[in-house]
Amino acid sequence: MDLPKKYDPQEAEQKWLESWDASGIYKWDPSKSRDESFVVDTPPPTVSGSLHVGHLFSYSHQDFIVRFQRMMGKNIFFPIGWDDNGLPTERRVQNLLNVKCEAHLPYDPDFKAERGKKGNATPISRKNFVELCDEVIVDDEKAFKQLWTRLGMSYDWDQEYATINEHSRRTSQYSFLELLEKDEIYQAERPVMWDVDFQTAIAQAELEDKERPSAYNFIRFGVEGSEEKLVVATTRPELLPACVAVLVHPEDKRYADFVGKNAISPLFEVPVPIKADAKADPEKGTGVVMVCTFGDQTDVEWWTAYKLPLRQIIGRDGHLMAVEFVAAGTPEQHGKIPSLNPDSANAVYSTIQGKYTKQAQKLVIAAAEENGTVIDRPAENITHAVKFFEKGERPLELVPTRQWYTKIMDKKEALVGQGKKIKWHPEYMEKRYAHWVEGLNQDWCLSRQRYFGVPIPVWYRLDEHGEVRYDQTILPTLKDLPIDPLSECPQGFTADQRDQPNGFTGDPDVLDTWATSSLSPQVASQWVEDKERHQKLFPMDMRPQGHDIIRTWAFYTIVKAYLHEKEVPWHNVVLSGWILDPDRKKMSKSQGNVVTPEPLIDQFGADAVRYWAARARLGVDTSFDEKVFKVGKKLVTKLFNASKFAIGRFEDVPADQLTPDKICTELDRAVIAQLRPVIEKATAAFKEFDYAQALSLAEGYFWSVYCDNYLEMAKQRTYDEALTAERLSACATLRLVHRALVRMMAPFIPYITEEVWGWTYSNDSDMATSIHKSPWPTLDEFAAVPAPAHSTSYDAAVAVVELIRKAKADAAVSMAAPVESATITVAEANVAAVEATLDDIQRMLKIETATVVAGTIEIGLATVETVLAPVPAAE
RNA sequence: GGGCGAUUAGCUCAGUUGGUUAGAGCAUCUGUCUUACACACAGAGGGUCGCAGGUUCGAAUCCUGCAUCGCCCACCA
Repeated sequence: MDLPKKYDPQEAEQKWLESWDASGIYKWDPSKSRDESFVVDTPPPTVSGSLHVGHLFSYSHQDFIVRFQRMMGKNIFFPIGWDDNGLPTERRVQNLLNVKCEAHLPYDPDFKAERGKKGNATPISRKNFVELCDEVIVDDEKAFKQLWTRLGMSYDWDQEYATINEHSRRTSQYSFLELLEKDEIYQAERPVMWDVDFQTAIAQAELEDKERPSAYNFIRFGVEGSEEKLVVATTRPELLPACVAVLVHPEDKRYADFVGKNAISPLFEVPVPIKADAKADPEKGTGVVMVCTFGDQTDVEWWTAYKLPLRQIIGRDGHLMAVEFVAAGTPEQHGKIPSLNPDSANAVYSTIQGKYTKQAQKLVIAAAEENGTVIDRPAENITHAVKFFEKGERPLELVPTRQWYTKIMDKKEALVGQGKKIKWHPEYMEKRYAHWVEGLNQDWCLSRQRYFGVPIPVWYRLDEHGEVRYDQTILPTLKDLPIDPLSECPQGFTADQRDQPNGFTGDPDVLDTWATSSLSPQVASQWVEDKERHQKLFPMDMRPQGHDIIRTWAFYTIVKAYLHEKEVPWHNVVLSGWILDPDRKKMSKSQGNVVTPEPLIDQFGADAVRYWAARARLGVDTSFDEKVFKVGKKLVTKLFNASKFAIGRFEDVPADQLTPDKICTELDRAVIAQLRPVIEKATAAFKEFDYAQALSLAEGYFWSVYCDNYLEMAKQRTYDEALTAERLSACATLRLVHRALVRMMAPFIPYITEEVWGWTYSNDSDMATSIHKSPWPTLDEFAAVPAPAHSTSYDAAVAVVELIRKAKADAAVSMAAPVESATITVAEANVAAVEATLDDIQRMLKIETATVVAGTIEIGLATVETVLAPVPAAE
């Protein structure tokens, strides 16, 4: 056989990708039973996000495990999906095509968008908008597909899915309707966390705290029927007009006399009750807290508990809304706030109406300062955490709106229990999940006031005045799913009844993107369409994901599996760490420190990139270090060279002469004895998803035992002219061990191992044509090889070799320099062991005469006295 | 404030139930073209295992406290 001189990774990548695609080795076989299968709930990457090296990292991890399981004989279900649903795609479409969605516009089938259009954004219907999203993501998905393919991901592309396609929309809407039927979903009008830029509700899982500078403003409230003042400390003076009560701690003696009276807010002169509440902290600020609608979550609690009036002043767009101050005593109604001095209150409010909160805050403080009696003492600067939408740029507000919710607060204990039934890798991540569940403080807000998402599949009746009757929902039949209630009409109605009195209207909202992502197992298993297939795939075996989305993707998936089937969605969660840049910052697009993946693969090869990923243990954040790519590339080169050499040593020997029973020398048996625990440990580690350990074991043995020692020691025997027993033994060992090692590295470096495999092993009757379909090595393959006569043979031989090498290195001569004599001193017990491998050692190091004597060894296994042959004088 | 994790050689990291002299790769230095590989091989130097206690015949490993870093959560008047 003519083996190539040099290895070209790019050429090999192309060649094997075509071959794998043609042979369909990664296809799932639906006829196999559940027990024979290994089922993966693959994370669908956000296609509109940028590709960076972190993707290569965590996606490689899945593939290592999957490839191992495939070699263990499992029928692999390894789908791939794209997360194209949601805000990132919306934003891309808006920017790219300069359009904006206005949900109630009618669909225009002839609308064409143009890229790079300038001027005002064109308003279009939701259906048009969604069509554009669908177009844009096609290109993104191509880029991802190409990258994953090149990285060597062993996906079954027949199982490709997307979170916005028809199938996912059907699944997601089906889930919504089933949970509605089960009374696990409800709608409610209540204050919800609201992003004023995206103008949508968001859920607890999407919150992010950010430290922001702020200040305590000390503001004097009047007390009805008294000259005394109550000083409130507030960080949100702009909410003064929305104040509905003032609270003090029941045991706070300073304020005990005020409880039960009314306080008068300054500037607006609104009388509000002074109440005692244990949640008012006497240590905080002045111990007097003003309740506003709404400054924070505690305000909501107090507002609910005391049935306080609603004085919403912050609008959905973040501007201060129009409100009117009216004479105190007028019954409370929407948009009217009772004041003791409506004229002056309206005058002050008119300066802040229509402003953003930040500006309004400045104006209120200015008005207070101007007034002269309002500010009690200078403001105190502080920094505190403020809640943001994780993708948002301005703090969230609490705005009362009607939203759909999934009941989760009543299931916290059960959900923690579900978490315990799942094996988390690494194990401690389970605590993170449990901690999150225990800390939940609200039901899951499902509805989003956005466009590119799965529509909420609900219509409502309108009464004779054209008002929406939210209690009279009209639901689609399951066979009609997916539906868009804004462009389709419910059964029994005609399109012209839309938005007409006594007609119907469609729910304009879409579902939280996680409401669909959380169904990734059900989407992949085709839960709605094919119950039998679903049964075969669910619960799944493995969910790989990042630890940053435990509270979202993992959590919500567990929720859905529990609500629908009282099941866990998978048996194992495998969590990758993050990639940090060399300064140990998380690599992310917003930080501007991302490394793009393609050039890396060009430079080092896909195998080397995968090797880098394989070195990182699960859950551990890893810094981006180019040196590791180089090491990976070296391993690939080494494997190429060593394989070429090893195979070259035995390829001329008839295959029937290279059977395990031919392995007869002490050294050969000792080397195999060294391999057995490596196989056992690597297999055990891999079964526990610890691919890094498996790689380390295989790589360590390959480099040190196989290449640096065994090949060197055994190769002289392979040069014997006759087919002696010793030569056959060496050749059989080289082959048997090599054939196992290549397979142990195949999950990590699939290209080079497939290349090497094709040189000879693909023809072995007990192996498959592709290494990736061949069985993972087992001890059975070595069962015919007896244990060495002495358990220390290998270690003793290496110890002796090292000592003689050191003698040569100290003498600054070549390793090939001849040695006249070597006197090897070993402990009595090891004399026989060293003698058993002495021939190989002598031939390897060119030792003329070697003597083994028994003696006392203080450190290590042996000492050696070496006499080097005289070096011929240079001419 | 609560929780989780980390802290081992200049750097990146292993170290599996407590057990000889704590390992690897990279980097550094020295040597070697040796019938696979100089993208290699051989050799050397380099660590009081974050700190302080404790348990033990024996601790990087177990316990307690502390420090530093990271992450998650809470606090938000």
